[in-house]
Amino acid sequence: MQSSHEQFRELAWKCGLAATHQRQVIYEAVVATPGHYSPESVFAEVRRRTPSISLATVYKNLRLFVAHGLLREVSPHASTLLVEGNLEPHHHLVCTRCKAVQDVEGDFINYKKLSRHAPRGFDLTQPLVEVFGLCRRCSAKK
Amino acid sequence: MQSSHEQFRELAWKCGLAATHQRQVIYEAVVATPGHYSPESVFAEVRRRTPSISLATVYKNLRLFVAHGLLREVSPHASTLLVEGNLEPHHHLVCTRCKAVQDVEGDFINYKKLSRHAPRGFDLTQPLVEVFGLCRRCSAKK
DNA sequence: TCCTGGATTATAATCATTCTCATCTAACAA
DNA sequence: TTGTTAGATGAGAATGATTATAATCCAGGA
Repeated sequence: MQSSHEQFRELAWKCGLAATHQRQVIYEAVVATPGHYSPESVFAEVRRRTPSISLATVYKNLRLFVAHGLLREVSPHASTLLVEGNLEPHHHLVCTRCKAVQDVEGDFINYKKLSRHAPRGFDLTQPLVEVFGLCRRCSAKK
Repeated sequence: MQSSHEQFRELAWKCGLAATHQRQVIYEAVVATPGHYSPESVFAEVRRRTPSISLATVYKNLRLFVAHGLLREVSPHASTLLVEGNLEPHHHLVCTRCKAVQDVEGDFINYKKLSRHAPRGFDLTQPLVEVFGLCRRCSAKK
């Protein structure tokens, strides 16, 4: 088995990106544990290993990784950036009130119907779907 | 037929909101023409009728109208607020690249399957769904 | 008409994010 | 191993959308 170090260097090389120490720890902070991470939370984590790192570097590289497909952006237009390491196709449930995002499995989209209604030219290969509702906590609060 | 003036006063009254001149013009600016509007664009429009109005008033009242169901928020977590007057149930197609939002009709969600996969307690009454993809313009650009 | 609480305004403050630019370093060639 | 250089980093300033503040104003009921 490959060390995560080597794994990252290989991925970076494939994208033509320099495999810097900072990039290494940023990447590892996200993929180490499944979940959704904000730049701030990645920054907090990464800082423990590399105290001199700058928040701007975290932002820059998270975006870079997303652009190169190493990470996925949780929601393409959330007001605050969130990334995840889970690259498998899956969708999200979003709470309208508190904006919490959780993964949802299952094949509940009828792609045939959908593409029939989509305007001409809209590219639906690998669509990401977000379903909004109220999470348990917020719907309990009423 | 009711004038839009009277219509608004009645709606405001139902919500227990004072029917001020500013609220009247803000509301009318949004519902006059179907579409998605940002606070800035509403402000620009409203200013022509009421030059003394403040941008903060526009923000506050758009949020207030959304909270009371007079308007709908286009996307619950877009980076920049967008409102629409179309209260009919419908979903949205969002371009991952340029963030443009357009309406999409059609019944392409299998609610039964969806609720089977949703976590216990997640409230899916009247879900809003956003499907992400690439709009024609952006997918042409490659 | 007068009161009162909510509404409005202008401006300051906030917050996430991006930019700037001086400095540093990974990658490659010698 | 060393030198070169394009690209990466760090610190802090800048940005832009949104929200808070506090003084003033006004809609609606007495």
